[in-house]
Amino acid sequence: MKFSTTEENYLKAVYYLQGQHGNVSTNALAARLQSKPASITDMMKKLSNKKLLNYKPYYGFSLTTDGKKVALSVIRKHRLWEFFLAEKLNIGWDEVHGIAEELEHVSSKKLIDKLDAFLDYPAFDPHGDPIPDKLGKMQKSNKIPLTNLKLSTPAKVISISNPKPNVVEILKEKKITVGTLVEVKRVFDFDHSLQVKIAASKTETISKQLANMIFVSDVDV
Amino acid sequence: MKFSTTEENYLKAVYYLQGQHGNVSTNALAARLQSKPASITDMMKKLSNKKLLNYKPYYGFSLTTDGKKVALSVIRKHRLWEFFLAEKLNIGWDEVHGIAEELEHVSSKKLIDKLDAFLDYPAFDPHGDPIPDKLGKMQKSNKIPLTNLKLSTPAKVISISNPKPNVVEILKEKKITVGTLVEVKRVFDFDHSLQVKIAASKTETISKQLANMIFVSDVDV
DNA sequence: AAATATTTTTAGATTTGTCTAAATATTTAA
DNA sequence: TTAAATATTTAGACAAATCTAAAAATATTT
Ligand SMILES: [Mn+2]
Ligand SMILES: [Mn+2]
Ligand SMILES: [Mn+2]
Ligand SMILES: [Mn+2]
Repeated sequence: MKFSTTEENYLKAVYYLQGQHGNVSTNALAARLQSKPASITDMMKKLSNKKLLNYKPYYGFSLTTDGKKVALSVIRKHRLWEFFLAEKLNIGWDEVHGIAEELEHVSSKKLIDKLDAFLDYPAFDPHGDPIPDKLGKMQKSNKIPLTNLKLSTPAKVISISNPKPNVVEILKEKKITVGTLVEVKRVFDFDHSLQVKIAASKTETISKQLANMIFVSDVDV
Repeated sequence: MKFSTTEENYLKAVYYLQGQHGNVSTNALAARLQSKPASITDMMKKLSNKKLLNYKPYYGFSLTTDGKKVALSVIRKHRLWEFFLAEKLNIGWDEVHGIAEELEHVSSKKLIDKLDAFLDYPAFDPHGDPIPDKLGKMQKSNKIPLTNLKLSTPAKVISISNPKPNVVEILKEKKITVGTLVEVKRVFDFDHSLQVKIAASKTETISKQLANMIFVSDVDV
């Protein structure tokens, strides 16, 4: 079966929102896909007819087994391409996502399996998210937001969620990028801001808001 | 400027048909794009409004300088991807075209320039067609159909035009593939069939029809 | 130079994906 | 347990790309 770019994007969005909850609402999807509730309802009916999701009007939706399979195959493509872009083409971690958003819709099954082999079957994408294999199986991610890191425990920055230009700007100023070693020294009770030692050198204060977008993993992993 | 997949495909088709003639007709384009004349007229008006082609109703169309630039950028993307697929992913010469047909519409300029560098700026795609550089410049192709090869002159097969399954079948039977050395020994006057020595071993008879689809270049090149 | 054949364009529909505004259902609060 | 607020769906419209059938223009024959 082949699906349109739009269908694939909707299924992927349902998959991500399902993660936390289990049942996804019209408004949540509209917000995520930057579209309007009416558009969501239309597409949900269509995907429901194709047996890709369970849909009970007014009570939200969830992926069927088939729908989940499609979502995972799109995520597989997305993350493999991100790995390729970062690893082979040396494109920055803050740029690969947007390009992969287009590449993920190229449909050739052979292409993606050959790419997987060429990259030597990577398990994680450049943001530390696990790459599903041919069968949709993937390892558990070990990344946590900086806000959850234990005090005085060195960790490595592995991704920045949703890196908009203004976020990139402040991180550049504080010399934090993917790969940087960090260690949380103290958390202030007043505003939950963090005192963070950066790359074994200077210490910076980081707002709770910003720390929530910085993801790290244990150094030894 | 960004263009839709459809617009890019139309511009590319005009570019190719323009090669021989210079002015392209509605019917010729419809045939090439496997669509209907009415659809062509609609799109021609649109592209003409965008100043990508010169269009005088009833008298055909040709690309403007801007239109040619777009067409060449799509061809550049197409051929670079074909090179990548064949060279890095080991996908067969008869399969790369279809996949590149999708990849060529991925829009990132940075992606394509990084890919170009990663591939070390190849000058020809796996079918022997020249790859335009950043500026649209490309070398001249030196491939000729087997029907034009001088007698008793060794040459290398560099591409098969339009490799449909039934063509691939007969070539497989005769053990001709991209890279094979061939030498035309004799051309029969009656039906213009060719006696061809294949890979310095056995000799086969090849119809004019088939020989027209096999492209070769001098061995020394 | 008509008459005929061919090519191209226009008119009107269709499909996919989207939207706004209005109607309806559900949830929350009084 | 009604009333108000919120969420969702429906109705109707629109843009992009396509098609069929009919009309109009151009090209080819007699
Ligand atoms: Mn991504
Ligand atoms: Mn996408
Ligand atoms: Mn090709
Ligand atoms: Mn194409």
